[in-house]
Order: sequence, then C-alpha cells, then structure tokens
Amino acid sequence: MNEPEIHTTDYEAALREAGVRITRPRRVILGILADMGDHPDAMEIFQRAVAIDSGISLSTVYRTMKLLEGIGAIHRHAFAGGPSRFEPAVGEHHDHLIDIDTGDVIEFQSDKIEELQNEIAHRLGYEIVHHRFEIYGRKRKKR
Amino acid sequence: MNEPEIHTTDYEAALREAGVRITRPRRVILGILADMGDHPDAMEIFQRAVAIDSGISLSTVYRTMKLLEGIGAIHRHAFAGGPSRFEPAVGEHHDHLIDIDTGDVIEFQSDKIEELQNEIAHRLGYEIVHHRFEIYGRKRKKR
DNA sequence: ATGCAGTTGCAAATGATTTGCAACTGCATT
DNA sequence: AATGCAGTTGCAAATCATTTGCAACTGCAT
Repeated sequence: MNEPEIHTTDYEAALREAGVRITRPRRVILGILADMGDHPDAMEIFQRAVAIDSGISLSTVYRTMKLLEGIGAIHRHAFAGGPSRFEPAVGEHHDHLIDIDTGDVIEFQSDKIEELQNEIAHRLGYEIVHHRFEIYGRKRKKR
Repeated sequence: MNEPEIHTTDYEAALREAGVRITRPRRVILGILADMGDHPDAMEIFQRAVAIDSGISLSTVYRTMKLLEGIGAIHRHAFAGGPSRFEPAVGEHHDHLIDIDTGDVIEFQSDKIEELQNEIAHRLGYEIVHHRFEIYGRKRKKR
C-alpha cells in the first residue's frame, strides 16, 4: 500500500498541508492530474473535468491550477502565443524538446544541465529557484 | 561604411531583403530596436515609438514585431502571465537569468549549453532550430 | 508623376485568464 | 447529527495581450 505512484490522495495531502479545503471540484481536478501523461492547458483540463462532473467551471480550473502551482505541486509552461500548459511536478526534474512542426513535447533529462545551471547561477551571485530549458527542433529526416 | 555595430540601416537591409517596404513607422521602430539594451514588451516599444512619432499605433508595433520575428531579426520571450518581451537577435546567442524578486533579466553565455543542446537534440533524432534556457533565481545574500 | 499592392490606424474581435458577487459547502465545533 | 461561517464555487462581466477587418494612405517600381 505504498506504491511509488502518484495518487489523488498525495495531492490531497499536499493541499491539506497548505490549509485549503478538499472540495468536490478539486478532487476531480486532482484525479485528472494524477493520471495525465501529457501537458494539457486549462481548457483541456476543464473538458476532462466536465466529463467527470458537469458542474465544474473553467474558473475553478484556473483557480485550482494557480493554487497547485503556488504550493509547487504542478509546473506551468508558458508558450508564446498559446495558453499555459501544466504538468505535475513529480519525480526527477526534466526539460522539454518541442517539435516545431507538430507541437509535440518530448521530455528529456540531463544531469549536465542541472550541474551547469548551478555553476552559472553561482557565478552570477544567484541562488536557483528553478530553471527552464527548452529546445525547439525539427525531426531529422533519415536519408 | 561597414562597422560591426547594429544600425537602423542593418534592419532596413534585412527588411528589404525580405521584400517588405520601409515605411515611416517601421523606421521608427527599427530605430528603437537598434538602441534598446533591455527586453521591452510591445507596449513599452509602442510608448517609445509614440514619443518619436505620435502617429504610430500599437497594432503596427505588434505587426512589426511579428514581421521581425519572422525574418529572425528579433527574439520573442514568452513569460507566464505577462506579455512577450523582445530583444534584437544580434551577435552571440545568450540565455537569461531572471531575478524572481525584481524581475531583472541578466544575460549570460555558455558554450557548454550550446554543446549540450546539440548533443541532446541529436540523441533524440532532432535538428535544433533554437533553444531557450532560463534560470529563475534569487540573489544570494552575502554573509 | 502615376498606380497599386503593401501598410497603417482605428475600432472591434478574439483568446486567455482573472475577478466580483451571491449562493453554497467543507469541516471544526458543539 | 445539527450549526456556523470562512473558504469555495459558478456565472457573468472585466481585464489583458494580441489579432484582424476595413477603408484610407503611401512606398516604390515604372
């Protein structure tokens, strides 16, 4: 009964800790977050939520995402010209490669980057809070 | 007549090459870009432009930024919850450290990052178009 | 000097996100 | 289990950034 998986209850615990109420809409959204493998935007999360409980409003999705972002449970990614996309802040930090033709988001992880950011921030007299490394690329066609 | 500096005329040459007209509003905006040392958003550029020529509209600023971005003359940076900020795409590529308390943007350059992105993109079967590396940090207080 | 396709300013439209407010509901307390 | 009320919610309207339709204007090739 202690799988290394993420469950709604983990988020609930985090929320309780943050001193907020576990309401019906929040439980639904938490459930969606728990098993999303992609990086949906607020509207997409809203649609999934409505499919589960038609009474949920888009405002609540936005409010909940902001709340979760505030307690560090999710990360927000801002893309130029589009809505923010979210992903659970769970496990190892990773970065993204965005396919500029298809919009696909590929995750990758590199210890060197983690090192590098520390080195650079230190050199500039800063303490890192977080970083973002995104590569925008196009699939290399095999020939 | 070939200084390594950036002048309005350099942008003009790039625009002409792209087959667009050099109009009065564009010349004003180009002039602003030529000597901006910061990373202003469209509204800020608009205000500087109006100070030079009161007839310029915000739409034109947006249209021009999009145009310049398209020909690669400037870079757009999207920040969560705020407007896009622009900077001339001139010289060596650099990345940013954002001070999360003050919003200051500090530029830095690292060859290692350039290497790393190539390595990673290659590993994933992609060809890099561009990348973005941002460190969000807080000033380390000296003790 | 002339013509017209490329540009512009303005206002209205769009898209993402936030907010005011009155009704509702967790949940700590009886 | 019933009570009270501060935290939440849904809805609609507001806000912010950005885009777009359109008629008037203007570079610039001729």
